[in-house]
Amino acid sequence: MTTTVELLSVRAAELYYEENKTQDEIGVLLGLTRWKVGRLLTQARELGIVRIEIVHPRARKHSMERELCERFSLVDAVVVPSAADGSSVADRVAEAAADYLRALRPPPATLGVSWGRTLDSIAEHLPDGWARGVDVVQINGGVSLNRRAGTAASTAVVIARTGGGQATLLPSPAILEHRKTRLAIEADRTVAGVLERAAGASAYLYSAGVADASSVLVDSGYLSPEDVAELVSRGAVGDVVGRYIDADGNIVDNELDGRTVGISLTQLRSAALAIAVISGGPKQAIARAVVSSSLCSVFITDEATAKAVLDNPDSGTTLQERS
Amino acid sequence: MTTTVELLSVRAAELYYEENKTQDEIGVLLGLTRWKVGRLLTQARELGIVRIEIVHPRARKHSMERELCERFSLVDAVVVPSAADGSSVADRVAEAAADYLRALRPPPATLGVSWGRTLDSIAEHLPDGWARGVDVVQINGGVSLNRRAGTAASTAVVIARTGGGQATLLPSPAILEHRKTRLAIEADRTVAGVLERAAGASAYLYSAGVADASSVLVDSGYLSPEDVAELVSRGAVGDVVGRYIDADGNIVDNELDGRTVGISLTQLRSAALAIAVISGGPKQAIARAVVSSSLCSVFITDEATAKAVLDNPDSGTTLQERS
DNA sequence: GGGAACTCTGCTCACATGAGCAGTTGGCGC
DNA sequence: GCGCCAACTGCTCATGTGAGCAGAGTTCCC
Repeated sequence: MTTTVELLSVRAAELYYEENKTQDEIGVLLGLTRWKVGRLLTQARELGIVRIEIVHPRARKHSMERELCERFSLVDAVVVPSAADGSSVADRVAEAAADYLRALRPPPATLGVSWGRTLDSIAEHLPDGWARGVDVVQINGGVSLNRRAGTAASTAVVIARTGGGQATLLPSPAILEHRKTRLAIEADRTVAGVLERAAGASAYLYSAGVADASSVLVDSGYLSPEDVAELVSRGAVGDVVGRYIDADGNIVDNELDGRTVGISLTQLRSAALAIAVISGGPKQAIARAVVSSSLCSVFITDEATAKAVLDNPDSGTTLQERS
Repeated sequence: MTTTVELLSVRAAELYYEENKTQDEIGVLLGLTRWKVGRLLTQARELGIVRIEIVHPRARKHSMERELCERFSLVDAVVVPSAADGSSVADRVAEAAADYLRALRPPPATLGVSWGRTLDSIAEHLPDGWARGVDVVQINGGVSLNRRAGTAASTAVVIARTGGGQATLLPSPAILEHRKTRLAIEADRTVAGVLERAAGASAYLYSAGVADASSVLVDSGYLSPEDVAELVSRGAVGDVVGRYIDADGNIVDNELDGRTVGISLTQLRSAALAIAVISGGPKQAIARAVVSSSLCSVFITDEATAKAVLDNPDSGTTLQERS
């Protein structure tokens, strides 16, 4: 049932927010004191009778960001609202990531980046001169074998060029056939040098992939659909810098991981600033895994994904009581 | 493209409405003066970036009400928002009508009412003792032949009883087979007396019916589906107190009208207070006809119907220029 | 290049508003 | 009936806020 006070609240809210009357005028009109009216309005806002919404593609969901930060001990989080209009969510998340990078103070001296569609889109959204002297280094392999090799390289190059620095590419496949080959290539002076630079980066920026046959790692011939199916059956939810993890953030297949070139998850976890940019329906599981296993310190995503991450009741490894 | 000011507006709006910061604080944060922030916020509201909504079944759409009043020279209008939750719109409109009646000052000495599902619902929503001494009189025929005769009578009786007055029923069919019979029955002392009371009512409350085979007039056997189809082919959009009108509010069939018992549309048009309560998708055409042909001075409806009435570009017989 | 028309900016000032507080009312147990 | 607690009411006062105004900056036309 709708109570009398509720009805009064509605009436007052209408007069206040739609008719632009003062609380005083409303008081006279409804036969109440202006303080009573003020209290009714506060109540109306608290009860959700009055809903104030910010409708803009570039708006953000601060309450969710705050909750993400608290629940997962993040340094920062950015949540972009789900599209009211038709604009692509992935695009707006990339834009937000670009904004975030741009606003970093101080800007990272060296930025470690992965590659993929998301990283590409971020690069596109970085305006010329977004920073001065930001060197970029690739943190996982993928050049040459990959259909997207050109893009992978260009992503890093574009970010570096617009950021006024140099790009260092990682001249290695993402996954090798034998562990020994990986050790050998990593021992090579060129590759070793790049990996060292990568390890010393002041910030990391990466996305994550879904564990299914549509993965770029399958697409590029590093893995067969059967390999991925096997990984999934063993609990894999997706990959981060080429390494497949389960819902708890653990490496699913140590043998495979031993053949994968790039910085380790441990390095990522201990980094001062690791920015994960993950959005879109299919990526919710991997997003949850990344965030809840502390693979990132900054999480940039869309509203739906954030909701999925937050709604998971048993997530939040570092859930803290707050007063 | 999203301009810089727009972005600033969004940012300011977020801080103001979501973080509850003062304009002063926002000014410091964004490096602006507090006046600039104030202006950005005003702009954000004007541009619709900030949307303030009142979400409540009993809320009303004042801007539409105002527009209806202006466009159609109404004394008053009530527009109930389309259901956010699942509750019946028809029910909420009836509730609004009941509220309206109750709030009438002074209450009508005699209230002329039609009958039907809508009127019934209104009666149900009137609380006991909603007025003191309101006599009720039926304004159109329908007793006895009608399946709903009992309801028709009870509607009037309930309104009268709860309003602390007497009900006067119109003991006549809605439509007779011959004009002569109608004249004869109207000449009968009882019926004549009731019609006289009806003509002298201080306010009228009625709904309207759709012109199709589902009409209560067909249902009750007054008209055959073929009759209605014929009326529709001649432009009928619905009926008001048993009389079929076209989109311009004119009687469609004078012969039929001559056989219909009850107050005339002319009487309705010249009434000081004629309250039409019309809602629901199929009734949009008849609602438009009623409002645009001045059959009512008060119009109570739902948001969708109001929108349909207002969107019709060539409606508004008395459209006035306002400064 | 000069000037008029315009917008934009920061300000004063009056008004609107919420926090905090004391007095009042209305339950509720004894 | 009596007193206690809790909720509610109306108030003071400090603060937040928008209207209106004058000066600065910009655009545009001759």
